[in-house]
Amino acid sequence: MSVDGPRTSVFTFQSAVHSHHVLRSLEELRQKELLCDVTVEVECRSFRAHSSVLASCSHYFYTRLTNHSRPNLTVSLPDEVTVEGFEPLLQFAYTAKLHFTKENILEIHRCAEFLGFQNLDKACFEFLVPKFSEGGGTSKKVKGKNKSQESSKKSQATCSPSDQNPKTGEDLEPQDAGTDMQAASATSSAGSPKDCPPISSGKEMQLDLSPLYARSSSYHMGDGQDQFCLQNCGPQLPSSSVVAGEVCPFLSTSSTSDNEKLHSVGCGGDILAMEEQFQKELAMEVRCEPPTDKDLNIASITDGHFDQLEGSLMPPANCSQLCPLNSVESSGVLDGISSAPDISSIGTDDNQVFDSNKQTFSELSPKDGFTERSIVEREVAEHLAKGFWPDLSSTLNEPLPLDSIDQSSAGNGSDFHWLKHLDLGAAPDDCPFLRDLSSTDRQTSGGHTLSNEDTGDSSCMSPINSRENSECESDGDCAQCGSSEPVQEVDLPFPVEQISSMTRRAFLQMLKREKLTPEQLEFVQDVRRRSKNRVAAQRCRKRKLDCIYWLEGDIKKLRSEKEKLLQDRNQLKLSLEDVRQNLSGLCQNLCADPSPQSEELQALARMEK
DNA sequence: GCAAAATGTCATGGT
DNA sequence: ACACCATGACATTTT
Repeated sequence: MSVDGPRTSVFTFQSAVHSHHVLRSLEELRQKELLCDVTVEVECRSFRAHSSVLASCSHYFYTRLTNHSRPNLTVSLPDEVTVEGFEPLLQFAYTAKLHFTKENILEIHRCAEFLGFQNLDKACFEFLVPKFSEGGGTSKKVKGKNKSQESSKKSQATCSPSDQNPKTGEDLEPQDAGTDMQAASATSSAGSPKDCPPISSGKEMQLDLSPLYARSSSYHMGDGQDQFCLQNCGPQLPSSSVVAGEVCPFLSTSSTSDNEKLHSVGCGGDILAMEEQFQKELAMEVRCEPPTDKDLNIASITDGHFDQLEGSLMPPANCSQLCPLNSVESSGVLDGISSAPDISSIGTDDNQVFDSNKQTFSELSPKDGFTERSIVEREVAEHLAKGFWPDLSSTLNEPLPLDSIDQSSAGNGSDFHWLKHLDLGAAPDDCPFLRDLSSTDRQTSGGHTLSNEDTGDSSCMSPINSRENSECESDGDCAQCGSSEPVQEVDLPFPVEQISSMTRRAFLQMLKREKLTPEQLEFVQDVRRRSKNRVAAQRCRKRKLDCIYWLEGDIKKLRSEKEKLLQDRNQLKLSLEDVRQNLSGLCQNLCADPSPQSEELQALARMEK
């Protein structure tokens, strides 16, 4: 009988910054023309680069460069490739960011196709190109849902990530299949009129496929150009770090070199910023702290960019919720903190976190009027965001924000309705920006900023809270509100959303405190159960879809492998046939050849005998 | 009005 | 024992 030895746990540390750091270093090397071993000649210009980078990004370069081993190779590209199209692609290869304008997107697309640029999948161009070509003039009001917008969203929503990445889907690991893609928004449309102009030549967009740790320097673009860069909070981020600043992608920008000024790395910041831009509310970013003069200076200096101080990144609570490592362990605590009305009874240390949230949310709330933005721009931004969170797709299942968004958007045509399609909920960690946005949205739609108590949770403003407010209630039509029916019967002293959002502990405390009637108690427990189950069902469905998606990817991979193997087999067959023919030919020659040599050999053999 | 998709709810089993 | 979660099945709503 053998006794098992002590179990050995194997841990893996995966650096979230490493790949980006490498890429950044390569870009620096390229700019300094250090270690560049290839010169690419396009039209009349030459570009120094690293063959390994080119080869790893482009099929074309791969085939051309891997066959040569000599240093300082010069590759002259054919006329099909232009500087206009190649330069952004080269930059993309080194920065994972693609700068493009309406004018050059086609050219870039063409060159990318020609060069076989990976990671710039069809999804990017298939959406962008037609959008820009068709939608250039479709500057429509964004308020209210219009059909085309809806159908566009629908198509995006139904478009599986695998569909989006037909090109790279075979090569990319699932988590790569777009989660890195980011679209960021920049400001600069301060003066945009209500009818936003179509994306014009002056507006440059930026696809960012880099990891989160973008340097602010990389965002300095042409003057007056709009950038769309949506930093993501991708689920692919490693979860092994311990320090919050490291774990949380939103906080880890401290590792970047430009400490003074940071791009708002958190997706929250960018999306929010984007939204703010949509609303011409761009003065300052989401902040946990009141902006200092310095901040303001930065903001003004970097007009057109979203720069953000480190300290103004997403509040820790949100980040913790987001961070994979923390999501499970701490979500409860955070949940309780954020949702319990009597926060002090749960944990004092975290009050600050909560306050930060409060401040964030209140500051997020748009003040007044909305500014419409070009539908094309919105759709592009939406598409980018959507496409780049393939793994985060059912977000809105987080009970509160979700419902809130749904309700508010459905109810009053909120400008944020398009964010419904940024689906994060099923992911283990939800993206704070949606919470923020939903919160913002709700606040906006609600027409007031929530009180501290109400904002205990980012979304605990219950549309069906019998005390507080209720459009639903007043409408008498609460079909959309989950757990709607009994609301009119049961008067609760707290927002209904809290029931499902708070931790069990907080929930029990609240029940104790509120001394509910049996009727209320039953209702509350029922609501909680159903809400939890609703979320669970959403997660379950999301998992199913994910599973299908991954399996489809596997099928694609296997098919391509099979094709490759078949090709190899055919090739081998052909070469085998050749060898056979050569061999038989040789044999025939040998037998039929009365050459002197063979005669001599025969004679020699006779003599020996 | 119908069909399909999406979503909510319940029941059940596992942890 | 209880709560929570996952999931299949069914109902309802939305598209």
